Amino acid sequence: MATINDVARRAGVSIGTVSKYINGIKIREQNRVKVAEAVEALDYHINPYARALKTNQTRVVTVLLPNIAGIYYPLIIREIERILYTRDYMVLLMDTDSQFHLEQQKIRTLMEQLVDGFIVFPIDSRCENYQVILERRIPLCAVDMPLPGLSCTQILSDNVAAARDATRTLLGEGHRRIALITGDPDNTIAVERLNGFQMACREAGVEIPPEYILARGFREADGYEGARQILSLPQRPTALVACNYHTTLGAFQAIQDAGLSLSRDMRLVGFDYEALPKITRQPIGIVAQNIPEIAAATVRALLKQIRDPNLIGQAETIRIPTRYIPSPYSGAGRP
Amino acid sequence: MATINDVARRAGVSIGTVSKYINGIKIREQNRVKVAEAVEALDYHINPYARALKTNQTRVVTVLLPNIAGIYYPLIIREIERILYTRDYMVLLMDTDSQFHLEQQKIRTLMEQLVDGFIVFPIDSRCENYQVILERRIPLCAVDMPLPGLSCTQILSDNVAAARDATRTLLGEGHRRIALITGDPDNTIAVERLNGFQMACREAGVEIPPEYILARGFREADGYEGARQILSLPQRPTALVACNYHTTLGAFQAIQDAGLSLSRDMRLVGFDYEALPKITRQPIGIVAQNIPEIAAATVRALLKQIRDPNLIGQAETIRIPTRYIPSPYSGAGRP
DNA sequence: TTGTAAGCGTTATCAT
DNA sequence: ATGATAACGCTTACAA
Repeated sequence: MATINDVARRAGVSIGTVSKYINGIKIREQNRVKVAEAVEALDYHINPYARALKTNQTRVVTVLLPNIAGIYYPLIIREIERILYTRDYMVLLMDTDSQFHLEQQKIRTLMEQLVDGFIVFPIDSRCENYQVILERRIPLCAVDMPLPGLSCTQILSDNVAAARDATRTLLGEGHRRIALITGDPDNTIAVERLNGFQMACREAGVEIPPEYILARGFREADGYEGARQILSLPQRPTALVACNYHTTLGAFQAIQDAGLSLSRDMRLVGFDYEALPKITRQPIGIVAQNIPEIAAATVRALLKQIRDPNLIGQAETIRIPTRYIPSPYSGAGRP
Repeated sequence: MATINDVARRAGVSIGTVSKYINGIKIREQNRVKVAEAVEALDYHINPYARALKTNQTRVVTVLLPNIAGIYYPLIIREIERILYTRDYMVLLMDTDSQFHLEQQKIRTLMEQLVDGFIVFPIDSRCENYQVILERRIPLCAVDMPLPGLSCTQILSDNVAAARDATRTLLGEGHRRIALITGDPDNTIAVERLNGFQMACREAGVEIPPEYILARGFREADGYEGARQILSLPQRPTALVACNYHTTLGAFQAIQDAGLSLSRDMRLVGFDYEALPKITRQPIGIVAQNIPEIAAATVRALLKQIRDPNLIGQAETIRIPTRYIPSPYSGAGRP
């Protein structure tokens, strides 16, 4: 592997000059030509490890997430990687398997000037692991899950508006008995979506009985059991909102298993699982997060911190609007 | 950030001794205690860049894949990352967006002793990009897509057996008119699966008319159009095998759109999309790849090359058996 | 077993 | 503008 020394020798200049050339600092035209030739001829590439040792800049960003096999993470990490690559950064992937301690351990591993920044998708709203990053003055963006206790850049979907608008759509279709399945009250996303739902109902003057609101959890089983319970209520709702991917899937199956028709008996609005209506050929409305925007905002915010370390640890929340995708069979399911 | 020097000073030993301690070489017990104390007290962590500069070992592995948002990649990369982490390696993720030139470019970026090895999921069967890796004597495992032209470790599902066994199942259920949708003949996976299909038919003495075999492409549209075409044949088959995730989805939709019942009119066997039967509540058989095994074999093979560079570039093909998941409503759809 | 010192490939300082 | 040289933090002979 050719080094800067080889290049300098071949070009007949000093390594200092070559270094300047590499780093875009002006050198005499006649030297520039010679160095360029040598670089080309020797197929010289900089050694990022030597550079990192000297500069403490690695051009590597770690992305930490609970489960790369989720519905949402692959899409967003794909965007993040793509954008970062255009800015000459690479992505180190760490799956935390939704385990607090594994996350803690992996952060420790990476921390010692290994990376120029962290992009984290929190497991829950605990902040200790991330606090450590900030204490070391390492750039950090937290995405997806609101962390009220953490002073850093947070890129979040506008969950309140998302749930509010979806609910408004249902109300606009004439539904008055609408149920909601969301995560437990510890989950900040779940709470925001619940708030949006209630906001829409309140502003429409529609009273939702407490048994229509299930805030138990975000897993598929929660969606399935929740929907089953709601469907067996004496006064059954005419529409159901499920507030994440897993509960949407669970609720969908419970409705099917109950033998109800999604066009006639029970309108379903879900989150995140854009392909579900298409795959199942069923009329389901979906709230989709704006993944390209989230990725772009995240990278932008992180690079800003890398450029200006004073920004590290400054609280800033960026809300990205979601998109409501009406069911392809819209109009169906009016009560 | 504490360095090896700080530790040495605090422990009252030389940096050589500290280095030995770090690298698990025996030092005098009384020094071991002192060094351990200093490491702990100073929260010392090794600087991987300094180490890499010296040793040319980075403990980073690059995973290159066509699209992290596919059905298969997130699952397998999750496993790979998990296993590599237990062996003290990190994963650098590069999405090639199925573009040959982007792949080429990203490989170049990484090559200069940046990583200890490559795990690639090829876009197609072109080998030039990977050849370059081998020329530099960098460990390489190619996964998923057979590359007949490349002499390296290849970890592949046993595609012939997979298609053969799935077809046998259909034959065993009494089907005699079975159609196949697979990728185009340039795609080595498609060809292997076609071979398995034909093998099963041949050994059962079942003649398959040429119009039952569509080898046009692996995209969803290919599955949809292919199935439509097959369904409109004068002599319609009673079963259909779709040879990857996308065509399975497409075929499923074409069958639905044709108003045919998957339990009565047309048996469907697909690949990879394990959740499809569950999500759709339809009787679909699925050939599932053994992702944990593939990941484990891949990591094992890569680490072997890292340990013994003589193995780099040696041809070795490891075949991982697939699993056939019968449709949950099995028995249905007998012709 | 330990300490010393050279060197990995850069960047950055400082004369020139 | 350029060249010589001293770090950066580590590993590894080699000497003690």
